[in-house]
Amino acid sequence: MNSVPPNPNSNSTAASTGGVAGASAGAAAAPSPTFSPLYQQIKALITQSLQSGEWKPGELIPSEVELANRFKVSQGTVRKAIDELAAENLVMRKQGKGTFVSTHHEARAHFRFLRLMPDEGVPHYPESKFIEVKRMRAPADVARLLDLKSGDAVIFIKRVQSFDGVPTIVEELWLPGVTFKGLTAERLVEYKGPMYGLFESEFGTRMIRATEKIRAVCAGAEDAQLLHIPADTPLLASERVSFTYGDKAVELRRGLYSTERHHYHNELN
Amino acid sequence: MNSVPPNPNSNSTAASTGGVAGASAGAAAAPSPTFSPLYQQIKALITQSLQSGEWKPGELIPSEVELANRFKVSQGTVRKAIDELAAENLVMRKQGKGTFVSTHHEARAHFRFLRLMPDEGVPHYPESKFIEVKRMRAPADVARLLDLKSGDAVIFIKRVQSFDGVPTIVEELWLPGVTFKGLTAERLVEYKGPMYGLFESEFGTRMIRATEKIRAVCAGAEDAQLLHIPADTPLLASERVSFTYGDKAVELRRGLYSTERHHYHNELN
DNA sequence: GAGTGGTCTAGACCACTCC
DNA sequence: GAGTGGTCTAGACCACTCC
Repeated sequence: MNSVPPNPNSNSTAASTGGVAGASAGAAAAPSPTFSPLYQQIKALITQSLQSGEWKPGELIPSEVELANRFKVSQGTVRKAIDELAAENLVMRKQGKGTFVSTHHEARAHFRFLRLMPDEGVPHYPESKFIEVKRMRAPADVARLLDLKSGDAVIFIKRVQSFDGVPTIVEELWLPGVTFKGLTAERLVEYKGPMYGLFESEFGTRMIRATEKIRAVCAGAEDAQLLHIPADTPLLASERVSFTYGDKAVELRRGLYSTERHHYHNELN
Repeated sequence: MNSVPPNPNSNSTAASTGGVAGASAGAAAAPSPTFSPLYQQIKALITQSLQSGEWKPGELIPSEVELANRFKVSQGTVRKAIDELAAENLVMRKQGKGTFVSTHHEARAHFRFLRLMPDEGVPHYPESKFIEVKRMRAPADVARLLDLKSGDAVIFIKRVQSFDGVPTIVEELWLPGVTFKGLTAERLVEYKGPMYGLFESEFGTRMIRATEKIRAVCAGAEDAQLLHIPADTPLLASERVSFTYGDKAVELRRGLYSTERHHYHNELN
């Protein structure tokens, strides 16, 4: 419980002394060129526990004092580690209650990755209609973006999402077959709520960040039909790659967004 | 030098005791419903100095130790205040050198607000060609977004931006006439570098954040001509409102982006 | 060597939650 | 009242920059 687990950095004073980690305790050590502060090492250890599922999404993690005892560092050092994890949305702090593992089963998480907002009214989550779910071999471009080999097994999903009954998004997804083994159309259809919640609960894969590229395109005949709009209507085309722990790409999503009554919202800081 | 300036919060222990601010020094004070921690008050004071121009963009601000002495708080409290200012890109810390006021005259600042990236090659800043610069009365929609009254004086700018000689962006800007009094076409044309650098240096107005709404549209005849593309080509339409200190809206910018060889890039965290 | 921000500790007390 | 995260202090030492 209070031993320091395998440590990614070799210059950990906590690990090397195995005890109270005065910053100067191991002062003889060379000012290593790969210096990594103690709180970064603690952060990595906590991240490992998150990734391994020691603490599951939605659960309370040990208190700062408890973690400080476990890792033999001060509470301040644990705080600084957790500060960064909270800034990255991996955990959520609640004063008086504790620190919780973030989860996609939660209202506030639903719009972290979906930035399409209604022009009028409050945002709400769309309903999904699945058009196609199948296993296939990864085309070259998909394989490249998901860090797979061309021809590796992937799961392909096509769906339409509607707000208030108005079809607004046509989306194609590719998922690595190995990671999402056992994902079926039935499971997708019966599951209510955001897909990332399903991935998190049933496949132990939590999306933690994504990159997105956006263009303008004209609707093709098939997509226009699915969205109930004239062909050649301009649409936003988003290509999004989502990553889980360790910067591993685990989803490619290509979406077409109708911006008749919605817009893509962004904050620039 | 070491007196505490007017304070936005009434429960400042630093202000009320006028001296060493032990968190418990004024312990008799009610657990006020508008509690604001000391570091937030210090942050507000530093922000005031930034806004007033006491420290100008690009300049070094006083060291943490000096600020701690000035405000009669510990260095740790100043650090926490500056941490947040750095996270908001208002200042930049450089270890061993000090903390500098952020400026738009700087490579890294150029792409904070312009998210259009080339599909191939490294990002670089576009050249501008000004189509029109005039003073006018604010239309209702512009007035609303800039927090002006309909008919108030605004400066209108229309320009085309090109990457490697390829026209890619058509942009219309509206600026409050009062804030940007004296801005002329000549000054814009002769100024090399990003417009926000000019605004910062010549008008004392620094853009610190923006909100953006993006849609897909079809190019009209006039815009198609400016961008050397066929009419009805799909384009990204961005509407951006930029804010300076105090969340004051000081620019409305409507841009049309060709996404033939570029894409809008976003990171979702 | 002097000055800067960066890390780390130990200890005190606060606001908030739950009982 | 006990437990949690949140704030604040004072002091030590570190990495880095500039001279």
